[in-house]
Amino acid sequence: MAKMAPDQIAERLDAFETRCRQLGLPLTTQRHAVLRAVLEHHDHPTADQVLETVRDRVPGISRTTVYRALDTLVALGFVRRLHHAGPSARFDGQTHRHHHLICDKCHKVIDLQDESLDRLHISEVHAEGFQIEDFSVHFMGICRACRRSEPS
Amino acid sequence: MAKMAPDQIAERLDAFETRCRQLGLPLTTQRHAVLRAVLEHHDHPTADQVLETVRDRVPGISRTTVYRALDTLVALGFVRRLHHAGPSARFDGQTHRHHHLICDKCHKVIDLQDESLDRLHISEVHAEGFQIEDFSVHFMGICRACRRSEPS
DNA sequence: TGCTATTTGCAAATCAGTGTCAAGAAGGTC
DNA sequence: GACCTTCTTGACACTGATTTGCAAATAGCA
Repeated sequence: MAKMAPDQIAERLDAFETRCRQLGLPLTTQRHAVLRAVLEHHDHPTADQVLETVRDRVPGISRTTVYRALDTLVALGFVRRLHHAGPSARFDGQTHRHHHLICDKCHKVIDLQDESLDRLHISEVHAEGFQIEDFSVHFMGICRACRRSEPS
Repeated sequence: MAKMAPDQIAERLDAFETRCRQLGLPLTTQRHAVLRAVLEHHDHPTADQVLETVRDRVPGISRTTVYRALDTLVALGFVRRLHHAGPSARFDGQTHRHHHLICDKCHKVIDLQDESLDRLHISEVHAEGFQIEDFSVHFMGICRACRRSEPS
């Protein structure tokens, strides 16, 4: 998963500032720092991982604020919220598409990049009033580790 | 989204009883009622929604038991667990291949039958030791109801 | 600088799910 | 049916993740 380039991060932060002014939304140090933290992560951080990263720049920031900032960023479309198998939500500053391998035994979720899967014909899907933004393919099966340990 | 027909529900419950006897797994009232509740739901209930439904038939059943019964049913393949559809896991009694529309706002899950999606070339997927049994395509977006109420 | 609406930080509450353990069925055996 | 063993249940406490209520602080603006 490629890390975002510094100039691309700066560009996104600028876009965010512009959008805030457009909406009359106060552009706080905290919100700015939270977006930056998410963009600088190359993986999909949980809210707590974001908090940890943000604290390098804004030491006193509270967990609550990070949660609220993430909510705002998701609502504005600058960050995507991902639900994986674990108990905590994950956040993603890149909007690249990815798929999942889900183990039926241990419930582990493995991310999968596959270009051939990305070319799905969404338009053909009969979606009755549902406005489709994106999709992801979930593969169910048994992971390598579980296959080894339990060759049932 | 089609509700499961009564005779189909009965058939699945029978299959479950048979499987329990095969495995020497005690067939308890609670487990039976939990499976029934999931099958009778036309949507994709959370564990707590299942609990609520089950209580109509088994008033004293505890939350813990419902969670455990769902675990068992998932392990036996009678129920499918859906992550990625919001903060809480959702359960699905349909076991044939189908796809999902997931609302980003209200986290509702709508079943989708689409033959064209079923013809995905699994073999092309680079699955590193993962043995793929089945797949399902998840479409994320905004459902009709949420679009009406919040035309942002 | 001063005003106002919004946001922040803290603490407490809530939510989803898990762990513990004594009491209670299920499924056999006589 | 009585009995026994094993697995399950229910009550409760507990964890980690997220939300809420409210007073104090701050951004945006005149």
